[in-house]
Amino acid sequence: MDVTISNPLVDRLNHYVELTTAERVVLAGLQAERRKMKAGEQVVVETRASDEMFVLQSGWLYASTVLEGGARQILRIHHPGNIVNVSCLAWSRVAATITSATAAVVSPFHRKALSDIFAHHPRLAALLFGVATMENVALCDRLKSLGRTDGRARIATLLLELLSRRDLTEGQAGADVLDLFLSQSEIADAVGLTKVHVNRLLREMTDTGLIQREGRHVNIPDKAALVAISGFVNRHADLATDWYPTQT
Amino acid sequence: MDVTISNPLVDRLNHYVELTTAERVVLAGLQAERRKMKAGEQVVVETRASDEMFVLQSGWLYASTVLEGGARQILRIHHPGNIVNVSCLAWSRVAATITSATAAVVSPFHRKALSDIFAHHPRLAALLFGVATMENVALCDRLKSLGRTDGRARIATLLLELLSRRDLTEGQAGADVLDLFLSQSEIADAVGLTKVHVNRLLREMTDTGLIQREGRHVNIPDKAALVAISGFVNRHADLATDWYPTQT
DNA sequence: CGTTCCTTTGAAACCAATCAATAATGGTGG
DNA sequence: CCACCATTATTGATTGGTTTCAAAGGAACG
Repeated sequence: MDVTISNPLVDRLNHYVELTTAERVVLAGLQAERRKMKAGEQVVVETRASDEMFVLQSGWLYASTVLEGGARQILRIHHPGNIVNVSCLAWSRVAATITSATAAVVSPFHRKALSDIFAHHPRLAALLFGVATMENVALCDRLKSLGRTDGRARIATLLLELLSRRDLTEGQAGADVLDLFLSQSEIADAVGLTKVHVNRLLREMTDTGLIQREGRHVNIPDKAALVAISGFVNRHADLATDWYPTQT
Repeated sequence: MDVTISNPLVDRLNHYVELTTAERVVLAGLQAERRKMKAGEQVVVETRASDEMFVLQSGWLYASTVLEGGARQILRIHHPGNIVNVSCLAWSRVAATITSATAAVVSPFHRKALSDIFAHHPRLAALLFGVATMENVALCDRLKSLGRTDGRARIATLLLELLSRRDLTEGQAGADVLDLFLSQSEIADAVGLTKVHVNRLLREMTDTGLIQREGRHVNIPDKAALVAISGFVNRHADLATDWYPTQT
């Protein structure tokens, strides 16, 4: 097996399926270019024309939309190995602004590159479909969180979601310390609360010992307690692969 | 062109791409079986094992999850031509209960049927990916609605979303009368409010002339007014198809 | 023709938003 | 290295949208 081609995207996909060398080569082809971003820069901007997608190599990005009144909703938070601006497969205009939460490196590629994958690497296409489906369900979980739970549970869900996604790409699985690269204002925009209320809830969770904070570091001494108040289920651990076509 | 094969799914996909006869045949193969359901029946139930997907032929379905406290969140509302329980492509357990809101007809098929599509009909696979992406963005719109708008706007968004999806499959585009096959309690579970509050808001919208109601029929005299308070954008009208591989 | 579900309405309690202001933090340049 | 600035975090008082609790009227169904 070819271990020379290794990067966050390959590692993540290889976690679900043993990738062939040919598949690794194709994935590497998507990541030929590299673009460095400082924290707070915008990768793509809502409503602007774009037919490019990006592989996130390092750092955190988030997708957001702004309402007329100026309020913002953060839709997703992206970790290394994620493909972002996938909505360009449906429209030639950007559906959500993508911003870097930290310094980051992205690899842009044209959506037509996927044409080749669908035509010649059906198993890889199926895998990408599977991953997209997984993120879809994760989105449904967030919908449940925003629609039917209170502030405490929403924040708990966010923390656990970030923890489980971090564990996918960085090998620190099990270590219940999270580097939270989001300001309280950004957390608020992610969970649908105000930054003031997020601050109060974080304070409360800190005071009651649910979490411990030191700057960016959030320590979660009792993950089960957070799961109890949020009903969180980890959607990213496994993936059904038995329906995939055989590799070419 | 083969007009003998026509059904909601084919019609919907053909709206975006001129399907070949071969592609129509494959899609017809997914819909060989037919299962009739009464209103209120469950197609699949959360956490149970399942590796089947369904093409919705007629009627409305909705996907929902139940929280520990008994609260329910309706995640999506499905119209004829939709493929449901797609999450079985990621796991062998059902992610969300699917219930019929009306009498309905569904065509079950095993997820392995998609294997053949990915292997031999790459353009169709790409189209399915495009549609999935579209629904993904629609989900993000709902997230924005639940996270950052008040009850009035959420209900307006729901009505406009249902109207634009209805127009996709049923040829009544433009007619601003909606058959709303959801109880106020179900609307509440969809928009993240209580049924009592939904009732008050519907009453208010009726009293101020924003909508007119007669039983199931909801008439929307001024669609622009609803768009104004909700910021709704129709995501289903068009689809980028230029990146698809050539048909086989 | 009763039962059941759905809709409607009222009053009180509550979670979260808003308004307002003060620490604390982090980065920058002199 | 420290003063300075901008951003972020924190806290209080007040307001308001929504929920909860409670109950009655309508519509649908067998």
